[in-house]
Amino acid sequence: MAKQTGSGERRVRGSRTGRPIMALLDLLGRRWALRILWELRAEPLTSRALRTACDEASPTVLQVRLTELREAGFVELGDGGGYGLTPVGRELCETFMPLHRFAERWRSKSGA
Amino acid sequence: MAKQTGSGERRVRGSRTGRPIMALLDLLGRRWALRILWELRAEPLTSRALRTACDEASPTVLQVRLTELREAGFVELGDGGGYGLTPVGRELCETFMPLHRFAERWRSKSGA
DNA sequence: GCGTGTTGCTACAATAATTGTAGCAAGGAA
DNA sequence: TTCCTTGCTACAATTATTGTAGCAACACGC
Repeated sequence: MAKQTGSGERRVRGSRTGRPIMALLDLLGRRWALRILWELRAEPLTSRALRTACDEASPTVLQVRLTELREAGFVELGDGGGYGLTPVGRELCETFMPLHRFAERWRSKSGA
Repeated sequence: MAKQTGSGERRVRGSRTGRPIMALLDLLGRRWALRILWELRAEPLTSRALRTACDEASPTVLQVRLTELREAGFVELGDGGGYGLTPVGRELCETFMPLHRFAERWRSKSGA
């Protein structure tokens, strides 16, 4: 759940070193985490719309992931409802946005 | 397991659209997948060394992930033993390498 | 040959995460 | 009120992951 210990040190499953890159890789390495950020890249989505965008993933995981991503400061729930990226979240999203173009090239190389 | 159907279309759990970015996000969104790529970024590692680098993750998952990453064409097993990145894998690794610097900034903002 | 150590890899049971379905309370509009 | 949406939760079934132990194959020194 990406709990935080007293000093603000993140101690996440699978990364006991405390190095932020490890905590980040662990957080993003949970199911639907990357996908959620990806689907929110353009505009905020309601929980239902997000669920639809994520191939009808079960609301249980989505809710857990959203909570984690909110605790991490990447996602926020707007006043009028709907989940959106925080400035930091948008920054993160842009960081791995080049993955899109890579994925296209990847398929053309390894796929058909 | 990132099986491939006849036409080379990847059909991965959680991404039934076939869009390569979804397949990629799903593949990378499995435990230790990102971490494995990250640990192999500098040099090839033997399975044991990789296990050590990954906080003694269980060999079961590592083996499964390594198989998936090999099928995806990101990782290969060298002749003399030891897992290393393929050219495509190195390309992918460099794609999300900026995550490192982001993670540092992220901690300084949200952490302590 | 013999041991000793490595390699990649697997079996197994216990635990944790994820799925899929159903449903809740709170709010808004008719 | 009814109808519809919002965010969110309960629950059992399924799947993934963990942790420990161990395998066969290969290379070394002896």
